[in-house]
Amino acid sequence: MEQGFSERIYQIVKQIPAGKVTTYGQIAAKLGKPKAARAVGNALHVNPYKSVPCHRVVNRKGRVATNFSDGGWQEQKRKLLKEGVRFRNRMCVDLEKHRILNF
DNA sequence: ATATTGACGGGCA
DNA sequence: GTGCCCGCCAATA
Repeated sequence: MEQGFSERIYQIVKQIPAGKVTTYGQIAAKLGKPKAARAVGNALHVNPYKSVPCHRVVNRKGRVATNFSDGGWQEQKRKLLKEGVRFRNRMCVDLEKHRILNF
């Protein structure tokens, strides 16, 4: 099966363990295109595959998606809290604690 | 092929 | 630490 831009993103996001998070930029970098962070976010937004834990992906400031595709940012937050991810405030996760370094 | 859009990142105030 | 501007990429309202 040929791997399109979006499909590669799903493969990577699926590897994120519960309780951990990563950023759009890191996924883009893993694709070999560090400048495509934006396109990454778009791909995840358009493809709400439930098998993909897209709620574990946040932006560089640790902020959750403003227009999350399944219940809004509040829903994304709830899923993360359930996995043990700590929040620094209403919309930002504690990146320092949960960000995956070798990814 | 061109223009518009959007779950973004870096750099600077 | 946060917020704004600009640049980048892929999909297409």
